[in-house]
Amino acid sequence: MTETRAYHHGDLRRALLAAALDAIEEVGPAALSLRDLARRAGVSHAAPAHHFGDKAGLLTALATQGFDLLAQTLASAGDDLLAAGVAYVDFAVRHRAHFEVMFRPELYRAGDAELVTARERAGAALRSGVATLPTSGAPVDTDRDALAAWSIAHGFATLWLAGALPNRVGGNPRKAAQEVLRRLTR
Amino acid sequence: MTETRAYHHGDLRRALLAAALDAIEEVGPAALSLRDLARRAGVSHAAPAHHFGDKAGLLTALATQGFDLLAQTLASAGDDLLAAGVAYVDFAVRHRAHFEVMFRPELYRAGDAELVTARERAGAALRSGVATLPTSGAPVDTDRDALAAWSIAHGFATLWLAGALPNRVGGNPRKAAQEVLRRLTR
DNA sequence: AATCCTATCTTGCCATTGACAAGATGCCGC
DNA sequence: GCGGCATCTTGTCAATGGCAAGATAGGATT
Repeated sequence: MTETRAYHHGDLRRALLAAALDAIEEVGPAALSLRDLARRAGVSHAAPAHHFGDKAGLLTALATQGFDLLAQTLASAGDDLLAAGVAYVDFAVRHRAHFEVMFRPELYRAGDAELVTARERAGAALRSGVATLPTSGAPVDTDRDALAAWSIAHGFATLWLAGALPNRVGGNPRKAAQEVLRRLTR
Repeated sequence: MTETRAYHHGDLRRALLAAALDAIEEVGPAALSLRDLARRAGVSHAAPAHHFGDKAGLLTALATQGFDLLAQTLASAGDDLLAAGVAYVDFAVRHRAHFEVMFRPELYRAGDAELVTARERAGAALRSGVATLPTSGAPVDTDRDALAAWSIAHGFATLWLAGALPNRVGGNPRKAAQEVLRRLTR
């Protein structure tokens, strides 16, 4: 939203990030071209460098944005583990570009301060979603349980995005994810 | 093994694939440079093109090799689901370069004939490992169970490779994977 | 109002890369 | 010995990332 019409002097930074999301959905994060972004935004080929330094800088900004969005998404999904898992998969599918960058740290500056805090925020949201696991009998190892939940949601999302899943899984990721995630929670 | 010393006229193809594995472990599959591979192999910058056509061709060969290796690995892991899961994660860690390419189909020709058969072979090995799920009571949906098992193993492997796991998980992927995968099988 | 100042953006440049074309080299069968 | 073919080299071009130097403009200071 707020598609402000001013690049030439205005919010170029925002426009470039938006263009990057489009481009990544089309060709993937690796094939991203700064010059292509500049063309999409209608500015010169060196304009992006001023806002992000280099390509890694731009992807760092994108990853930070992504972790913030994920934290927000998980928080509003509530405390139910199954719902949180579905929200995680849904996030990956709906914000594919963000998600693909976030988990490819070799493409950005993983030590960047803002990024680190955003990632920790997302991590906290993730753990709080798992804290409500049904403690059915056996001694619980929350860390391992959290990791298992994260793994199954992340794995399903990744396989979905990679197009690795058989056609039979169908076109509704939320439904399919729910059926899969249920295997863990029961 | 069989580090034959003949490139200039010899098994350049094999040497290039080996060099590619090294390079990918160093800089990731996206930053792979054909010219760098040529330098590593001691040949001219255009030599790789003859064997693989282009970069996608080389990565297709690598992915095919990877799926074959995975099929072989899963087959020799036996019929136990937990063992198969651990073998899957172990494969990802030990053959990181192969694994990273295999699940990034935008980098290679996913429709290539040899690749398709290799991938199907790996898929079959995967499913046969899941077929021995403990049918404890409830009506079993094998497809969904298989998908859940694949998801949790794949997710753990992916998170491990991305360096996303907390330090506490430790340096032994097999052990950590086993503890996580157990959450699903019990 | 004139001036400086700084953020923003442009132009120009260079090394690297992927891909292609054309030519050289050497092996193998006849 | 000779032709043919696979293999490899040299040369070239467009695209890209990144750097340097310069242009432009809006705001603050005086």
